[in-house]
Amino acid sequence: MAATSLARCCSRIYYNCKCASSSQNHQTNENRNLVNKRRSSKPVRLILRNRSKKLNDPSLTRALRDFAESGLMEDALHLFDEMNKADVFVWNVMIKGFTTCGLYHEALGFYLRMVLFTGIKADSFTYPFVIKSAAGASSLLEGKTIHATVIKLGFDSDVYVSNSLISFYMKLGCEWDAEKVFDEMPERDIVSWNSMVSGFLAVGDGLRSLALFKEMIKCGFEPDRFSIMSVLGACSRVECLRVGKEIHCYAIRSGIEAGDDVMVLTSVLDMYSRFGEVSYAERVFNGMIIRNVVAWNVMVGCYARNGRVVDAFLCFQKMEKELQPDVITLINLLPACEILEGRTIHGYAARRGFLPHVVLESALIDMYGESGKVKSAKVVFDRMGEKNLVSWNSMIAAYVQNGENYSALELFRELWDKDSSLVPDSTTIASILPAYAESLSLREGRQLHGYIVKARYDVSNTIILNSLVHMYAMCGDLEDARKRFDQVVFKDVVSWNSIIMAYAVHGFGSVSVRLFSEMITSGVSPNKSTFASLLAACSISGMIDEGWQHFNSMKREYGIDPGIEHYVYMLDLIGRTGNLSSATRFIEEMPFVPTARIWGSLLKASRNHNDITVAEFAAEQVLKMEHDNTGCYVLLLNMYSEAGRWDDVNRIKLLMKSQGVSRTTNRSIVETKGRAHVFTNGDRSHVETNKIYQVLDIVLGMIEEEEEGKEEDSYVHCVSKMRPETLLKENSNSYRRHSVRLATCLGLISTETGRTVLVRNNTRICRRCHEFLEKTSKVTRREIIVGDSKIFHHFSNGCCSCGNYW
DNA sequence: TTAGGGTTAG
Repeated sequence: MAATSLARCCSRIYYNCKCASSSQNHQTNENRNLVNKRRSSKPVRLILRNRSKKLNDPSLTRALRDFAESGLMEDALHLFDEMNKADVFVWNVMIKGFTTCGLYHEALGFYLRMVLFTGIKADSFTYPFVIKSAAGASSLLEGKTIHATVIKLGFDSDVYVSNSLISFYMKLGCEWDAEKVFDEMPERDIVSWNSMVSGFLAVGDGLRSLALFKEMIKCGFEPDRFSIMSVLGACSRVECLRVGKEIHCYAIRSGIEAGDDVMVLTSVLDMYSRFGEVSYAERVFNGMIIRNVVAWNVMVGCYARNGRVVDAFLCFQKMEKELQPDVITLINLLPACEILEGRTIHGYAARRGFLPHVVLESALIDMYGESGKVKSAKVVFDRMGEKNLVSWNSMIAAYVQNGENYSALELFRELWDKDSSLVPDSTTIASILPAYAESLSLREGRQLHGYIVKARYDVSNTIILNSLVHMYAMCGDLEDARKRFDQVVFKDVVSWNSIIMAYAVHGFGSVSVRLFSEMITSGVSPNKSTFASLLAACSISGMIDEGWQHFNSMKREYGIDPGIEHYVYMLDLIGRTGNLSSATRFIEEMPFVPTARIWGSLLKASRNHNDITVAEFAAEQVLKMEHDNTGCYVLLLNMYSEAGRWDDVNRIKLLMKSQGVSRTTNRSIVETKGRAHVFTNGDRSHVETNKIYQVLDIVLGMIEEEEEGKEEDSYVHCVSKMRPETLLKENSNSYRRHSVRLATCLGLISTETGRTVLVRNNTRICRRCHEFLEKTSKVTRREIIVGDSKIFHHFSNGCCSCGNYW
């Protein structure tokens, strides 16, 4: 009796503690209210009045079980207090009741009080509930302590207990511990296998989930509805539609997929939705006899995630006629929203009382971020009462997406320094790494990589490694990018896309194409981004035949419709051939309205082939869409200037002035001995200016010597063909002091002989500097890598990887 | 009379 009173007392303390700490836990609040409402119910008083005088009245136990099973834990507690002698069965009923209600701390409290104060021994029925509560409370320490007790008492051979432990470890992200439990089980049942299949999926390892499923079948286990639900998720994760369809067929043949099994059907629906198979999804949804809010949510989400905005909203309206949408409906609808619809959803959520809600608010931040409304995203972020790691990640990503790298880095540092339980995770790292890639600083990128290793992030994590591949490649270090790629154990489509793009922007298109073949051989299916990377590779490296071959295979072999981004790369490719009329026809015949990027591509081609007429036409189209496109004005200026059309030069200058457009200041950065040195054209602010200019003169002298004796100097030839006005302009020799040359010279004298010099430039390199860099690489016998605003040029022994087309 | 695995969300 004393023990039961103590338990009740402790339970109250737990309630109070929970009340104080659970303001952020909606679910727990609901349960607390449920308990409080039933504090002194009539049925309890009636049962107590009619109870027998026997010690263990079975009717009381039955009533207790009924209350617990109905979630009426306050009534259950009343009865529990009045019972003469609670045995392990009664305690288990109470622990189960708390666990089912999500009152995990109360369940753990009851267990502790039972074993510590009553002398009653927990049995094999107790532990599955207790372990589930430890998982629910996300308490790894308590769970591990319980695991130790389980081993001590010999319950680890119990299949129910072990299965609970697998789920516990998987839920807390400890897949190695779960695997150890699984491996050491003397016997396994279908639940053990299902727990592993769903567990690996929960920790994000779809490949292992799928592998376990296959192994399960090999071991002679027939998949049940739980297996099907888990493995379909794994198929989506590893992007394996073929296996997903096979499993769907199996589910139909075996009768698992029945028209009234809403959960299995929803899993199937969800799988098709994630693969973009909207018509399959519609067929499944229309065949459902029962549709609950989850099924509707998945269908709304299916339209939203697949760009069927109108259908998503129509589905939402139909849903409203049958049942009440919930907060998840809105979360699913948001990705389909442009800013106007997004704001409407935001208002709807506020009116319906769905806010504050941490997931919905984070989805709103995503929506505002993707719509380019960073300020609105920040307003939502700042007003959030509760912020979790995902909220921070969303805000950081919103900054990065909109090029506000400085703010992203600030926020990231704030999160890093924050004195809280929030620790940046792999998504944070993956979100912030592009900011480092964009900041052009290999040094800072390396520092973050150092942090990642030092802070003991899982260095085999695919998401982190993929981001590192991207960061190193974009910061100019292709070698390190490749090392990170080789480290990825489970290479997903993003891993392959990242490395294909890495080699593409560095001008090694043939390597990209080879990697694409390896990707296909490894069984990873390409997606739209893969082809964007692949076509970029063919375009940058001038691989015309391969480009066409891959472009044509997209739909035919892989069922992927080319998007506007693929047309852009193809246009670049056609542009290289110099056949501008063919390029223009390609634009006219493509199934999209041409964008500024498309016209920009034609403009670049016309510049490279000196066709001012086409250039003027293309520039006009660009400026109709983007009147402040600096690159477009500058390109025209240079073309007119080179042709000596000074009236046109002045006209463009006036136009730029009237539009408030000014030329981007040319900046080049070289990093030496842990410091970044920034140069502008003609810069004389560096402490070693004199030395830099002396080196520049020496290099120019070496180039001239190298050129002597040649029948015809290409540069002299080029100058001799210029008009007198152009020649006058060139004689000023201002290009000789362009920032990229100054940065390169500092790089040459600050790095060891034989080491590569890496320079980053914020604009396109001019022709003369390109020629200078080619020759410098020859006379100094050094590899020089220069990243401009689009690609990396690898200068070596007088040649550039771009093949003189950029 | 009590047990384990299950569908949608950033």
